[in-house]
Amino acid sequence: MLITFDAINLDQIAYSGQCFRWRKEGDGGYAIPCFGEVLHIRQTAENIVEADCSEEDWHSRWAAYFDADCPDYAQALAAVPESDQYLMQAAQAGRGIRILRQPLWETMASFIISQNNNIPRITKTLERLCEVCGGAEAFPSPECVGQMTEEQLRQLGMGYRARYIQQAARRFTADRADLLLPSMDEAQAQAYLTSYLGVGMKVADCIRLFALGQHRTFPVDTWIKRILKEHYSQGLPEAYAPYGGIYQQYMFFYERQCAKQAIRKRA
DNA sequence: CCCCAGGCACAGA
DNA sequence: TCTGTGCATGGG
Repeated sequence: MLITFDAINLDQIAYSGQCFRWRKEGDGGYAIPCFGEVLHIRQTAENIVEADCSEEDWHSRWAAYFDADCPDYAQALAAVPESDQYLMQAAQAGRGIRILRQPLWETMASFIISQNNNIPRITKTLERLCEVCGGAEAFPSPECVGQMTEEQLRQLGMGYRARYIQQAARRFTADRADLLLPSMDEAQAQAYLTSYLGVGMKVADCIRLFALGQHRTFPVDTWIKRILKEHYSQGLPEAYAPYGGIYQQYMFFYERQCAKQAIRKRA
């Protein structure tokens, strides 16, 4: 079926560092494993995508995943002030990004692994975890991961994060965190998440943004730190707070895209 | 050999 | 509250 958004660009989302298991396909589309199935989806025109699922399936599962019909994006774009040329350009470059609403445990595990790590290696480590425990397509449950030994996890290339993952899996299961977290407010979720070993502010923010849909959240990583120093030495304007997560994604995408182009230029 | 990667825990001031 | 430092592992 065809779905029209006010703004969507699959390539931009795939490059935005939210999701580590999208697979690029031969037709230029993507295979997205989630909810125990695999959605095949491709861009057919600007802001239009075609997905190989029923309309019922789209509305019951995938619409929420893609944050469809959320008014925040249009409002966020409209709220960019003329005076901020950097954000204006970043938003223009990445305006097709959606903030995905991804499964909690997968997001938590992915971003624990992401710390002090690079995206290709994060992807590889998660792939191996899925092969060993989840059965290739499905992301392994916290019950399954919690039963693995630290040494087994370490052998997947997690390094010192193996202990974080194992302990997080056990506690996530014991706490029924997938039921608790969605009913928490932002401050509660932040306090709860950062009480996990291996989850600091940045990882907690990514979980809140990419799994709980808390669009005000503004995760600060090494890229964003550079951007803040370079373009916002006085701090981010207060007015940006309601759309912090969306602006953060625009900036992250834009900065990485510029870096990539700079490398290509040298070659 | 170096530095860096979507940081964090921990120690010490 | 705020520094600094070690950390597993792979890529450039």
